[in-house]
Parts: sequence; C-alpha cells; structure tokens
Amino acid sequence: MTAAGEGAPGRPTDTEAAAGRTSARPPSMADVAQLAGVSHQTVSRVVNDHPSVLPATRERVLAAIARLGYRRNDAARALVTRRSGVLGVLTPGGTAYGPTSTFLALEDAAREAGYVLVVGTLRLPHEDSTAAALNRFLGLGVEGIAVIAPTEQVLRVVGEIDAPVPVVMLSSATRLPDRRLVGGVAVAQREGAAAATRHLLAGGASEVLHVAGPQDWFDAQERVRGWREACQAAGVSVPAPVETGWSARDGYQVGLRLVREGLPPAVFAANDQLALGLMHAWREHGVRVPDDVLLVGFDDEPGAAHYAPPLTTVRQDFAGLGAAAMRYLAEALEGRPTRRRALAAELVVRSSSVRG
Amino acid sequence: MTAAGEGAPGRPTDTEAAAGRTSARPPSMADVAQLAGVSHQTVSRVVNDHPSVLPATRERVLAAIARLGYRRNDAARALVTRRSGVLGVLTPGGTAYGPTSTFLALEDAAREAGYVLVVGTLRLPHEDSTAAALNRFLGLGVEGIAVIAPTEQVLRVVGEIDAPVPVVMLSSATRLPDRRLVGGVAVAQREGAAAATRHLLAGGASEVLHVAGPQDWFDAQERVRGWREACQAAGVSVPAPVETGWSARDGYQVGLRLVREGLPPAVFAANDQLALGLMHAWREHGVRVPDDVLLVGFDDEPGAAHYAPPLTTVRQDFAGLGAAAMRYLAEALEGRPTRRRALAAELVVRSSSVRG
DNA sequence: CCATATAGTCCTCCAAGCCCC
DNA sequence: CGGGGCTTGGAGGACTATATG
Repeated sequence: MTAAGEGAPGRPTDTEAAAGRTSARPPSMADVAQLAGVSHQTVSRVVNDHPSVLPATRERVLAAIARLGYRRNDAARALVTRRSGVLGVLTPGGTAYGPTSTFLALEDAAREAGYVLVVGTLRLPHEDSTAAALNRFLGLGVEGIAVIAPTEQVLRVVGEIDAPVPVVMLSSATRLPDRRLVGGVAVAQREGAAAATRHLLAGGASEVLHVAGPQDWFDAQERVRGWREACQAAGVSVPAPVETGWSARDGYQVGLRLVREGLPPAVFAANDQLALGLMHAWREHGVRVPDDVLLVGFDDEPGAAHYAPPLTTVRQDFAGLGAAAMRYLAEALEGRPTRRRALAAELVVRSSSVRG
Repeated sequence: MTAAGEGAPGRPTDTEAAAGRTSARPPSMADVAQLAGVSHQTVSRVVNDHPSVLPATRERVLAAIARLGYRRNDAARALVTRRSGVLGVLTPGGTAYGPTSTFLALEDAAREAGYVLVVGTLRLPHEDSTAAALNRFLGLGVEGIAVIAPTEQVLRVVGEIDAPVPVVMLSSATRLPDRRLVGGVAVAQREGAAAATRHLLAGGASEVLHVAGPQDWFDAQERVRGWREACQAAGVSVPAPVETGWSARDGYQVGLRLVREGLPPAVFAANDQLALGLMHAWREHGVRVPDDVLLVGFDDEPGAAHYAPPLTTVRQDFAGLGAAAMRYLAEALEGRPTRRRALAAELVVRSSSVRG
C-alpha cells in the first residue's frame, strides 16, 4: 500500500499528458481561451461566475480549464481589482493558549469570508519586528490587519505606521490611538477577573492576592483592574499585586516566595500557567489547594480541568473573538461604521477554589 | 498619556499634507519617478538596490518615495517575476503544543529567508479542507508549501493535487508519495519513543504499556513503533497499545479504565496531555506516580515541568524542525537536490519516572 | 442576450541611448 | 571615436472593466 498515487485512478497523469504541459509557464487565460475557441474575456466570465455565458460555451471553457489544469493568477487579478483577498495577522510569537486559539478562530472566520491570512509574529524588541511585519503586509496588499493581544509598544508602532487599511486590535486596549481606522474587539477581561475575585471572596476568603501578568500587556492590566474593583466593592483590603511573567516557571517562583513570606487565604492568578506553577511550588511545601489556599486562574486552557487539583478559571470565548474581529474588518472594508465589541468571559468552577 | 500620536512628532501629518494624498490611489512608481524627475526604471533600480544608480539620483528618488509614502506593489512585481515571496503552510487546526511551536519556528525561518507565510488550517473532514486550502495557496502563487504533522488523508490529498511547487512534509511520514517534489523533515519520533521506553525498563518496570495517539497520525504511528522495538529489544512482553485521542480528557478516560482493569508497572503516553489526564484519573483513585506506576510523556510542553509530579518526557526540537523545513524548501526552489532530514529527540527526566 | 475588442493596472526585463573621458 | 557608467523607453505579464459588435 503506497499512501498515494492510486487514489484517483490515472487522473493527474491524463491531465499532464493531454495538456502537454511544458512545466515552463503555467497556463493563462489566453491559453484556455484559445483551446476553447473563445476570447479570454469569456473565460474570465466563466471563472467569475458571471451570468451572461451560454451553458454550452461555459461547458467548453470549463473543459478547457480542466484539460490545461488552469488556475487563475491572483496576482494579476489583484493588480486590477485592488483587492488581494488577503488579511494580515500580527500575533505574539508564543505557544500561549490564548493567542493561539484566537488565531485559529480568526483563520476560521476569515476563510468563511473568503480571505486568506498572512502571519507575522511579534518578537522582541517589539518595535522593529512590528514595523517590519506591517510593511511586508502592506507591500503584499493586505486589505486589513488584525493584531492579537498586544502590548503598549505594538499599539504605538501600529499607530505610527499609519496603515492605509483597517486595523482591528484583538485586545483590551482601553486607550486606542485616535485614528479613524483602528478599533478594538475584546473579551471582557475586567468582568472575568472581577467574577473570579468575587467567587473567591464568596468562598470565605478575607482577602485575595493577585499574581499579575506583565503590565505592558493590556490583558494583564485589565485583569488587575477587575480584581481591584471587586476587592474594593466588597470592602476588603487590596494587597499589592505581585507582577511577574506569563509562564508556569514564573508562577513557581512566586509560589516559593509566598511560602516563605506568608500565604494569603486566596490567590487570583492572571493565567492558568501561573496557577500551575503556584500549585507546584505549594505542593512541594505541603501547602494544599483548596484547603490552605483558594486558587483561580484565567484562560481555561486545555489541561486546566486535569491539574492537581482541577483548576477553577475564567473561560474566554476565543472563537467569538475571532469572528467578531472579522465582522469588524468586514464593516470597515465596506465603509460601514464600525463599533467596538466585547465578549463575555465565563467563570468555570472546579476544585481549586471550593473547600470541602 | 495617550498611547500614541505623539511619538513621532508631526511626521505622519507632514507626509500626508505634502503629498496631497487623495486617498484614492496609492502612489505608483510612475508618481515617484515624476516627482524625482527620473524614469520609473530608475526608481525600480533604487527600490531593488541595483548598483548602477548615482548616489545623488538615489537620494532624490528616496526623498520622493518618503514624501509620497510610496510602497512597492508586490502583486505587480509577482506578475512579472513569477516570484511571490509567499509560502503556504498547512497546519492542523488545534492548540496543541507541537504544531503550534513548529509553526512559529517555520515563521521565524521563513522571515529570515525573506518569505511571508499564508496559513490554512486543516479541519475535518481533512480531504475537503486540505484541497480547498491547497487551491487557494496555488492561486495566490505560493512558491512552496509546508505541511505540518499531518495524517494519511492529508498526505493523499497533497499527492492528488499535484502541486506545481515544492512541498515539504513536517512529519514522520515513512511512506511518501513518489513525486519529485514532496519530501520530508522529521523529528526522530521513533528514537525518542524508544529512549522513553528503555528509560522505563531501566527504572525497573517489567513491562511498559503504551497509550497511543490516533493511528492515522504519522507521529502517533512512529511512537508506537519506537516503543514496540524497544520492548522487543529488551525481550519483555509487548502488551497491546491503547489507542485514543491526543487530549487530556482522553488520557483521563484511559486512566480510569486502567484503574478498573489493572495497572501496568509503567506507562509511556504518546503526549504530555495524555499523561496529564492519566495522572488526574490515578490521583482520584489513590494511585501514586511514580510509586505505583512510572510514567513518561512526549513533547515537553510548557507546563510539563510543573505537573504533579513533574513529568518525564521527550523534548522535540521544533525550532530546528522549522528551520530544516525552510532549508529543504530553499534547496528545492533553487533546484538543488533535496534530502530528508531528521532531528534529534531528547529525553528529559523528571520525577514521574524515577522512584525514591 | 451573448461575445469580442480595447484599455488599463503596476511593475520588471531588454535593448538601446546619452554623456564623458 | 569607442567604451564604460548611468539612464531611458517600450514591451510584456495575466487579469478585469468598459464600451462596442
């Protein structure tokens, strides 16, 4: 059993032989037109599903297309229509669950809408890589750009480049640069963080410590805000948040420090990886979750339900986020008025925050 | 502090005003030429860094370019050069660590080489989405295609489409379709799996059970092979592998079953998520790792060092994989002979497989 | 109603032109 | 006067849009 080569009996070979493909130049519309005995314009009509083509003619053209293995040259098409059918996506260059699933959702929605995505990842230092990626996108003729979950720096660069196409930010940036075409789509980070905090307080915690993500990330900022507001609303004291990175290793180190310096009754971690690291450090020192500390994370990444113990967390609607971003871009491309959108975040309660 | 709008004092506005940009049509080479008082050909030379342009002329042209905010139209360029500078990537549509980091590495290497990546994700049923993505890529004029970690189905479709550009498979497909331009780059899955198995046997296990991934995935197949070969080489019995999905949930269910039906002395899980699920199920039933069962995973995903207990696993060189794939494509594009490449997999020993 | 011809999109390649010594 | 360095003009390239038969 050879994996391929027999599935479609003889077809590829037929095609090649019949067309006498020289492998030098791919067939053009003119080639198809000649073979079908029509003008290239008619071929164009058939390819683009225009109405006014006789069924018989259409058939002949389609046959010729199949025979030659013709494929429309999108570069030439883009040249004249000024529509490339390509959207650019700027995404942070990491394997984090959030950006990854947002990207996937975006790709899904884009394909649905007939677009293809080109990707640029953001590397440090953000400034250079962002500008470079943006320029490549623009040269390629992207019709719009989506920027996933960025930081202050990225936002600034996007503002400076002054892209002649719509740009949508998928993040909780609260202060968008005042440019016509830059808008935002976000998950309600603040509400999610507040819900997590309230849940911990309702569970009997007299105080909630926040282990925060890097504060140049908008999402991290918003989670701090939501947590603080919930604490204040409940009238409990607001301990200084512990700022760190996004990784489990960062969480582990903070966990060790808390063991040394004293454990709070409850911790709200800025993401699930941080929570994972915290639990690891605590486990090593006999601190039990939820018995000794209540814990909530953020993201609901795939493994979260299987951590030790299963982690209470905030689920974000990444698919909805991607779809909303595409809608935003679609509106902007059609010249309709755009508006910011926010998506719900949902608290998922598991064992890490519930005693008993 | 408004995040942007002040960083580059006045520049964007100057540009727009001076150029009197109508916002109707982006400036073309001809516009630049006229403003600089040279022919469009000279502008082209400047843009492409050709040698024979007087420094003075070059300056004038550059000034005109800056003034107009000119950007080369890659569609027109692609039309004549037959080089789009775009590569297509087909990737499974999930958030799994492996494909994600491979993709990132690919993007990195591609950018380094001056290429941009367009993405298509594979959805079920693979056949349709693969063919659709491939056709979009080809229409766009991609110069090469990389396919990440696919299944039998994907491989078959790629073979049928008969892409007129080089295709590289990033996976352990052992039986590649016999077409000139399809080659492979792979991590040594089999060796990694064998190393994991030997490690478990050396740790005192009389037998190693394999919890396998979906067998239409090449990587899953290879891990089974490596495990089986190591068992046979050691002269221990080879229990039937337990085939399941890739997720922690799948692992959890298998874990429960093993508790009911009897635990083996050691388990080699096809990836870290499966191992996570196994540990969860076992923990619920008082089964201790590594005291009661030894466990090894595969991937070394970010959280693995912080699981309970920290997970012994096989680290794959995803970055190397991406770079190797790009080298492969580069060779094929330049007409040099290509050759398959394999990258090392490294066993990372942590607590889950070491007693005491 | 259907099909054709012609113009136009923006760029790169090729051949030829200019100038200066 | 002929040859190098610099520059120019014109011919595609594959397609769509706008008249025109």
